[in-house]
Amino acid sequence: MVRLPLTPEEVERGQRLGSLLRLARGERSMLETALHARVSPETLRKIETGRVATPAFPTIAAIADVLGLSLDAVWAEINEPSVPEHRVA
Amino acid sequence: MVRLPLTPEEVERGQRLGSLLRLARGERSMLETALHARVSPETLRKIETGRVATPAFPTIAAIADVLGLSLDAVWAEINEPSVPEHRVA
DNA sequence: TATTATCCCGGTACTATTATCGGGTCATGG
DNA sequence: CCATGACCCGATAATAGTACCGGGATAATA
Repeated sequence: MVRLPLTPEEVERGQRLGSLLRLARGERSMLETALHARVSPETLRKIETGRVATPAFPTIAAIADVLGLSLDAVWAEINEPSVPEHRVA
Repeated sequence: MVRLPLTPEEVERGQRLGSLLRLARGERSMLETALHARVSPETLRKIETGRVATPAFPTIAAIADVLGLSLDAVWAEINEPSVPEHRVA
């Protein structure tokens, strides 16, 4: 085996990551945010929509930087299925 | 153009990332650390030796988790050419 | 010598990400 | 109606990451 396909868990985690980033972006436009983070607007959109499950570390770090997010907090959150403000149990 | 090649800056940052992780691993063996982080030992070795410049976010996050490193600190450090304990100016 | 453990390397395989292009939708406003 | 802005989508292109394989180097130990 080489380069195992993405697992469903990885895909779901990628979707949570995307939702988190989009939420944090708030009012700012994709274009502005992407240019600021020095990534392509298309790349940002794909990440936000969850179509990229395991983006590169520098990519996420740059975006988190622009959005003022802590990478540790991001990592912790996307590994928890539920959102803090929306805990079920 | 599509999927621009890695810039020299990215390569150097990747090498700093690798050095940082290897330093943080300390006495622990690669095998143990890799298994704990749920990544292939080959992948960990490539990252530590700087042969993978822009690893996936989950990969680095998992390794940093095992090593007890803060992702924010890691990101900040590898963007600074000099190492804290070795600051020149 | 032989064995074990740790790490390194090149080659190979195959998927994933990054990025551009062209087009599409929807809402707002002139 | 037309234009603009913001976002989304599929197709496409090319590089990069993840992973397995076989082999090799070194050091410590028996």
